[in-house]
Amino acid sequence: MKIATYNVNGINSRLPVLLKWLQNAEPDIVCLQELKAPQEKFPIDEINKAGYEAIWHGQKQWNGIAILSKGFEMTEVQRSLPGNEDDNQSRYLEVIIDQIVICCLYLPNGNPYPGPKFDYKMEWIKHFKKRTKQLIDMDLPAILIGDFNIIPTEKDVYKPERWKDDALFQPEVRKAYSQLLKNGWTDAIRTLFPEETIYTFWDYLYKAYDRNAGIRLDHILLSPYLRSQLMRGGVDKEVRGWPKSSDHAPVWVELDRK
Amino acid sequence: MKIATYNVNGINSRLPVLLKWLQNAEPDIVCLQELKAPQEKFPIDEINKAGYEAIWHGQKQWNGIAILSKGFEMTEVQRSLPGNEDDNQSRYLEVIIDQIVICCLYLPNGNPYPGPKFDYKMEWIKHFKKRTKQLIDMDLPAILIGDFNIIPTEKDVYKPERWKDDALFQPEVRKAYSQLLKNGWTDAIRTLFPEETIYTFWDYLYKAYDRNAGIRLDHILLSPYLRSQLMRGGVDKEVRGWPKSSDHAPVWVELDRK
DNA sequence: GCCGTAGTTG
DNA sequence: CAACTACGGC
Repeated sequence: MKIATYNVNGINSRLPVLLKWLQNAEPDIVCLQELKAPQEKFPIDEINKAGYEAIWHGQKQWNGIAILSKGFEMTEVQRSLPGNEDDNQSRYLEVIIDQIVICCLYLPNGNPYPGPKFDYKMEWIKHFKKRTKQLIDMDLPAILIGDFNIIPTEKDVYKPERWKDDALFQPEVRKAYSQLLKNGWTDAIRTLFPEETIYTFWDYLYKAYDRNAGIRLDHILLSPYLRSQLMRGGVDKEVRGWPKSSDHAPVWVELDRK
Repeated sequence: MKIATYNVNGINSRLPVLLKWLQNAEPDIVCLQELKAPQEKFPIDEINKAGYEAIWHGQKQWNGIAILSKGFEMTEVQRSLPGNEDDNQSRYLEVIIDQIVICCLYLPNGNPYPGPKFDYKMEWIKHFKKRTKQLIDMDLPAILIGDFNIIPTEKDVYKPERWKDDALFQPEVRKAYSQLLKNGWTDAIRTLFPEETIYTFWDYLYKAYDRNAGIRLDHILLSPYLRSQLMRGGVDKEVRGWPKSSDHAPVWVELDRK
């Protein structure tokens, strides 16, 4: 089973690129972030035509997440972070597919640091950690997947010193990420490629992609039960070079579900 | 030699449509109006890639004209209407190609009538007529080509009575046009098709194109010397039906230059 | 740079 | 209906 995440930066502007990538990559499950479209403007007809069912949670101008599935039945569990239901930003969607709890997230960016947006990020992380703790405690097969807006380590950024004041690279944010790993979650991509330079985001500005001036923000974390099923994974980096692409690239893993 | 005019209504928004049309129609010379782009945002690289050289006169938000040439050398003569150089609107460009003086124009719309914008239109026409008179007096091979924003006769509009109060159809404007013909200029399209209903513009609103509720605004006028060289001509009406099209269609003639 | 939003013009 | 100006967000 191939599971992917892709921050599309506008589902409707990105539709041709998304459909082309779906056809090439043939993922079974896809978690999307930054739809930037209200609920009623999600292009469900074209997604269906490509062979995917979808559950999505849109929002007028920003945020918005979706989960696509080809051939696997989906059951919606949550459309906001439990304990954070009064959050008016669409950033969390949880479904069960093939007995796996799939948590699609678009964690707040938090810039500028410091400030109220960063405080909101830390508050969101607090609720998120509570949820991930529950999933671990219940020994469920689960995946945390999406745009974490966290650069985990200095390996995951082209010039660490330039990101010292950025909300994506603050020690308390990176600590929250490393605690997830300590609690039993496995960073699938880093596990498969322990030493490689791997980025998932390149800014639109300053020809960042041409210079490979990227950062790693999009992650796939596996619960202990699923770790042994991890077969392959990667970043579809070339997609970032296509015309009219998102500033993120798709990230994927293949699990051996037997 | 095939010479065309096309009011693109935004050169950068129209680029895919323009390139597709250039490839299909293969004109040698193209006069463009309503670039709606400043000088530095003209997409010269893509135009070059399509095989055309270009001279253009951009303007920040409105107006803007260009002349493209494939395989014929161009010499710029004027980039504003002589006698009207302090006009700050980019509406006139004159070049010599293959010994023909080509006058690309985007005549002011003039709405609402009456008012200062209509006065500006009449003032512009006054300067324009002076220039056309000079060209006739000098017996030069010349073409007046572009968006005249003039509906010449009742034949050239789907419902004349609805345009009685419009600046495009005022008697004094139509008179200026008929005087050009009297002075020796030949309306190429009307000469080729004396009785047909021919439109070059259909409003974006109210499904005007589907209803063929159009008007004829884009004209190609030949000096006496060139009249005998007129072989063919037409309106590429289907282009108006393409996705993301301009509200105008391209108009073209073929001259036998021997 | 490239998304979206709203308002203005034709 | 589809250009434009702006602005906010990342």
